[in-house]
Amino acid sequence: MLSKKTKYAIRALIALGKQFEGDSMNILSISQNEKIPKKFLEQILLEMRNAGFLYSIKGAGGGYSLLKDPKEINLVQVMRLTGGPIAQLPCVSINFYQKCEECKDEATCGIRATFMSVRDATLKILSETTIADLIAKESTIAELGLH
Amino acid sequence: MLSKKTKYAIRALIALGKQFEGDSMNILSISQNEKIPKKFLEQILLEMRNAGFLYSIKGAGGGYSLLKDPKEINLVQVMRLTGGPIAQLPCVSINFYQKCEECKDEATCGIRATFMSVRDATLKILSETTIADLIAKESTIAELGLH
DNA sequence: TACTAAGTCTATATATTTTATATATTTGCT
DNA sequence: AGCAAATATATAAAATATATAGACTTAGTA
Repeated sequence: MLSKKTKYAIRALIALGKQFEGDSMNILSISQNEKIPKKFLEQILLEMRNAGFLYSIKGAGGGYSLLKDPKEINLVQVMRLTGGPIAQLPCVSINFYQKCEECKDEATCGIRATFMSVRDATLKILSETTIADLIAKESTIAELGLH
Repeated sequence: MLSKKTKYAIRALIALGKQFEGDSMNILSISQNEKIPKKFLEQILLEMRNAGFLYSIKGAGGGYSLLKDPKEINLVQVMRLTGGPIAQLPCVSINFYQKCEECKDEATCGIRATFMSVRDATLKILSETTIADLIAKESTIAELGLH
């Protein structure tokens, strides 16, 4: 399940991406525009700043801006940063691997093999989707957006 | 994330599937073989029974057996039964749909579109994988099981 | 220089969900 | 009758996710 934290992070990146190379935005306005609890958003932005995605200026007139080009930020990066594993099963996770306690043999575990495929398919889609893509999608006409 | 409940359910179905059309198995032996807490397993088996997957006999010598052919049970069915949504985002779930509170326009929401693709890819894999497949995989030689 | 707007940092509280247990009851074999 | 086993419902414990609090730092500006 995509956590609210990750969803908020993506929305904030979209908001900041629309201003890429323009003015910075402060937390309050992002929080109001995107309906994200301000204090929660603070934490999220801070994490993304510390991870090198954002740049911030303190003091009056300060705020956040995107450091990276929205085209260069994909959803795998965001999810790993805020949400932890992408895999649905710890024994299949690349960055958060954990052995199943009950597992008799990973090599012949069909559950594992299946969820490896799921992971790979998910990873493919998320790594191919960038913040720039999401911004572009938002500015399409609703009617054309249907499929 | 695949819950332990769902993982236990799948493991129990594999155990019962190996005995399909043979003897029934009691909760205690499944619980011990698969290292599943007995009381938790009771609940899970009961749900699957009530959903028509299993048949049970009470009293001494009783136990559970599979009603459906393992070939006819796929992982989408099991997940829906025990774990709820397959989608990673409520607004994308087929059976557990919920609108995002902050969403301005579903039609142009890129997050939604992306996780719809993820859902579809996941659904495809899980619907194509049956309990029979998992049983077959378990009886392969470990060396051959690698890819 | 004092005031204020804004980000930083760490801790804590609240809510929700997941996982596990407990207890009492029913059923049926021997 | 006595025991083995499933049924049903309630409750507890643990883990995780979400949200809030408060004290601190930084910088613009009157």
